[in-house]
Amino acid sequence: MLGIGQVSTETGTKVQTIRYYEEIGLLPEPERTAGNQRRYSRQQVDRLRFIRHCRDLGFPLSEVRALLDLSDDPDRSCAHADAIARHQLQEVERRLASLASLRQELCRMIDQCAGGTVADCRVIESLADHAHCIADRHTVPATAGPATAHDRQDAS
Amino acid sequence: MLGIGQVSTETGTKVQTIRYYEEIGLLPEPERTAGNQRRYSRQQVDRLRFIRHCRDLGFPLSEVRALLDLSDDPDRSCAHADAIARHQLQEVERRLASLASLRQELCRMIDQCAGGTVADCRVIESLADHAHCIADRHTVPATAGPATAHDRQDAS
DNA sequence: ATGGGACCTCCAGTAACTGGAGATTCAAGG
DNA sequence: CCTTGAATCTCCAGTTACTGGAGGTCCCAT
Repeated sequence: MLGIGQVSTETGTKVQTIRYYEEIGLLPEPERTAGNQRRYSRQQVDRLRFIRHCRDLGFPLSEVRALLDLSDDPDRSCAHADAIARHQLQEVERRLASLASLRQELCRMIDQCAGGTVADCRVIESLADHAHCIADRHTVPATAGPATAHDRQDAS
Repeated sequence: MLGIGQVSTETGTKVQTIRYYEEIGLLPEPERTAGNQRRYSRQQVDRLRFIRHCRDLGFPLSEVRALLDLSDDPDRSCAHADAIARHQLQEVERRLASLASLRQELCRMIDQCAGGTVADCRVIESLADHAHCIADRHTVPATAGPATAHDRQDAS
């Protein structure tokens, strides 16, 4: 049985995050010592490792949850797990494509920067003007509603 | 002068988001009608367009703010703007590399799925075991602290 | 027995929005 | 001029996936 600190260093997960996963029901409540401290079994550590790996692969927690439910019931068909993985692969490919076009545009912007004053800086100018965009995704939809948060990615 | 709804459809930005940008000081407070409704000038719409374009390119709002400050003062050197763009490019390339390795791993997982029950599904198995990982970034740091949120990306 | 690190709970905050309630205003049709 | 319905207003709560801190308790080695 491991303390939460050990589990944290072993899985590369912050202590708070482990407690958070417990709170939202991804991890079962662990045993406690007489003094109310969490003690984790190997099995629970593995489960956490599973979650972390999924997260590293970009799965949202909702899908991690689905995968966990699946693996809790090993007699069911794995078609669903496969579908989730395929969906995630699609997502990843979508992002790859979009990032590649961003990269192009950023490169172009930087190449054109003359190093003078902001007044004639192409970086700023490029950013000010959508018309220079390469990628379709940057064009403003005329008829449809505004882009959803889903259409963009998070920068961090 | 345009109402907030026109600005919204023209820039592909939700009405609430426009108000949000105003609230956090990215957009100046617009004029109001006698009845307290916002009226935007062309200049303000352009500023919003700039912000949106930056966001589309993956710049976080903090960097958008820096860029805006820069472009508000056109006599300064553009070195800073250039640096921000280069930083963003680095980020994009980091993500590209990481996504490419995710893609590989997901493909491998899916290829190995036999279509049987969960018990012998390679998707689940792969996710359960870090040891199969291709990419270094999935290895757990033994000495260092846990990965920061920055190290991962948001799935949506 | 004691000191200091690890642990506890609870709460607030982060980014970047999004959604809704309930009230008001604008613009077009009658 | 009046009505009606869409657009807008403010305010507040919620989202995702955590992160950080305050203030207090516990465990273990010396």
